[in-house]
Formats: sequence, structure tokens, C-alpha cells
Amino acid sequence: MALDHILLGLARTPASGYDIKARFREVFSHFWNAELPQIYRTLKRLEADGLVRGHSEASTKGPDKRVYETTRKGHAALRAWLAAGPEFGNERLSYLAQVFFLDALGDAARSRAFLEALLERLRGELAALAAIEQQWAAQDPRFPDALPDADFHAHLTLRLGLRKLEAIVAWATECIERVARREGNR
Amino acid sequence: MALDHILLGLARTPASGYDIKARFREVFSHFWNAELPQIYRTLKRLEADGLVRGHSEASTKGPDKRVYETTRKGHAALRAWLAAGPEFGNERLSYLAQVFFLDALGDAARSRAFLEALLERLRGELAALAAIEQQWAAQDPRFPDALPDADFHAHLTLRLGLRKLEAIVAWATECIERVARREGNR
DNA sequence: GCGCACATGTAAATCGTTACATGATTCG
DNA sequence: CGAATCATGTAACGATTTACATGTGCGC
Repeated sequence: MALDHILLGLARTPASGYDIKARFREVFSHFWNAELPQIYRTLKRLEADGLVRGHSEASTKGPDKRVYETTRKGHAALRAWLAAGPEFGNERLSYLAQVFFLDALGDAARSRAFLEALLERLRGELAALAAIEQQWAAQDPRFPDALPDADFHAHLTLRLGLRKLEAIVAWATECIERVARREGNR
Repeated sequence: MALDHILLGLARTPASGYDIKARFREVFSHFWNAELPQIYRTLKRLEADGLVRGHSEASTKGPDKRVYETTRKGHAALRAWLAAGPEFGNERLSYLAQVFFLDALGDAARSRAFLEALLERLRGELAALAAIEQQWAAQDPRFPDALPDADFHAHLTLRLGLRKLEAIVAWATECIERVARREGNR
């Protein structure tokens, strides 16, 4: 399961469930998500299997935290996942299914409204990712190709987010034109 | 739930669970998937809720089939889903999570091998989608903008598949270069 | 006769979300 | 003192996958 391996990857630097949720929000949001109860439960299972090790720690803010760290066995499982090659078949994009069925609205104007809402949202996400990249570039002189390994790969991931969103924005723009043209032909 | 609405959309033309699985393979594979047991169970639930109507039918090949069709109530539910605007938050791409953690391999050559396998796979998918589009263009003189509504929207979806895959192929190519350059700098 | 595509399902297990419960610290 | 953030969890429910079970018709 992908989530197991994602947690093993994130816990290479010690992290609590709460910390991990924060990283999902910051870094993974454009290609994965998980809720807190699932994260806590999975960490417990990984600990029972000896893939991570956890200990309680006092926190400056709020109650004690339980901090997990990937074990040697966990590292091996992570490497095995990567060595097995790219994993396919999980793709999931509900808004694309919606576009597929847009004819059910039976109304080109409403189809166009849907696509315009989609475009606006995608533009926002694109701007957010671009801002992250620019901030990073400004703060780290090693950016992008002299970065340490972990950051270098994080940047590769971010680049895909940008390229994919650019493509989808271009597509949505094209769709709106095509729908408008059909609308005009009535 | 997205699957409910996808089934309502697909059953606008009568279809059995098996037929629907085939359409997932053919048309939806690049943005959604579902297994047979889930499809059968969901169809039953939708029937109990009056959103689809099912009847048994003799098949030329194999056993009887149960053919479902979206009811008026089902159509209304589908339209409501679309009218509510684009649905976000389901994005899921395990191979991107893998790229994020590729540094765990600790070996640029193996990272490159991973990315090359990814690129090969993506190129295959891109070629398959492009072939579908060309065949379609050759067979239907109305292609693409004079197509009937349902086909027009199916084509919009296919266009996104193409644009997205082109972007990802370009990205993977860029990644391989960057990884090779790092490899050279050792 | 064997394997394949057709066709439908059940059972079990796991994954994932939502609602609920608890309690500390910090800032206004 | 109220709201936000930190921090962890349980319970219940629903979604999804995997393994198993069954049987037909067709082509080699």
C-alpha cells in the first residue's frame, strides 16, 4: 500500500502523526492526502510490524507527542517499494469524470460555467505551487540542481505539479473556447 | 461519492456491471478505476435507492446478464453532482510519491532507472490515447467539434489525458537529464 | 478438453472518512 | 475567557480490494 511507504519515507526524519498530517497538507496535497485517524492507525500498525519505532516526548505546546522514526527494516521496505518500479493504477480525478458527463446538464452555458469554475480553481493551485518554487529559489543558493538529495527529489515532484497544472489550465481554456463556439452555433 | 455518479452517467445507455467494468478499462483508466465487486454492489444500492432500474436479459455468450438503466431520479442526481461544481481533493498518484522518496535508493543510477521505466510506461499510454483519437478522427467526419454532446465531452476528457501525459513525458525527460547531470558531478 | 472471454456474485480484509471525545497552550 | 493551534485518539461507517466460487459458450 502506498500510504505505508509514504509514512516510512516521511518518518526517516522523526515525526509525530500530527507532523505528518502537516506535511501532507504542505507538500503532498497535489497528489495524495490522508486524514489523521488513518495516519495514527497506520503508524501503530507499522510499529507493530517493526517498520517504525515510536517514543513519547514532551511538547512545548500542548500534550505529549508520540514521535516515530523509520527503522532499518522500514528503510529496506521503502527501498523495495522504489526498486519494484513505478506504481500505476491509482489515478483518481473526480472532476475529469464530471467533464466526461457534462452533456447531462443539457445546457452549454452551464457546462461553460462548470469549466470556468474549474479553471479558476486550477489557476489558484498553479499560483500557489509557483510561489513555493520562487520562495525556495530565493532562499537557497543551491537551488535547484545542487540541492541535497532529498530536496532535489522534492523539487522534481514539485516540477511535475507545475507542468501538470499548466497543461490542465491550457486544456480548460481550450475547452471553454470550444464550448463557447458550440454555444454560438445554436 | 464519485463512483455513484460515474455509474449513473454510464448507465444512461443500458449496461451490465460487466459492460461498465469494460468502459472503465477503455475510457476511464487514466483517471479512475473500479473493480467488479464494487461495481455490482454499488449498482444494487443505486437500484434500491431508485436511481437505476435493472432487469435480467439472456446473453448470446455466457449466462444471463443484469442490465441497468438510469432512472429519471438518477438523471436528476447526476445533474445535481455536475451543478455543484468541480470536485477536488481526490488526487492520487503513487508514482509521484515514489519520485519524492527516490533519494532513499541512495544511488543516482537506480533513480534514473526508475524514471526511465516511468517514462517508457507513460509514452505507451500517450501513444494509446493518441491512437484512439486518430481512429476516431478518421471514422467520424463530425470530429471533433460537430460531434453529438456526449461524444464531444468524451473528447474533451481525452484531450486532457493527452495534454497531461505530454506534460508528464516532458517532465520525466527533464528529470532524467537532471539526474544524469548530478550523477556526472560525482 | 483447455483456456479464454463472458457474466455474476459472496466473504473477508483493509483502507479511508466523519463524527465524537479529550485536554494543554497561546494569543487577543 | 474564547478561539485557534497543538496533540492524540476511539467508534462507526462506508469505500475498495482480494480471494474465492460458479457456470456458459467459443475456438483451438
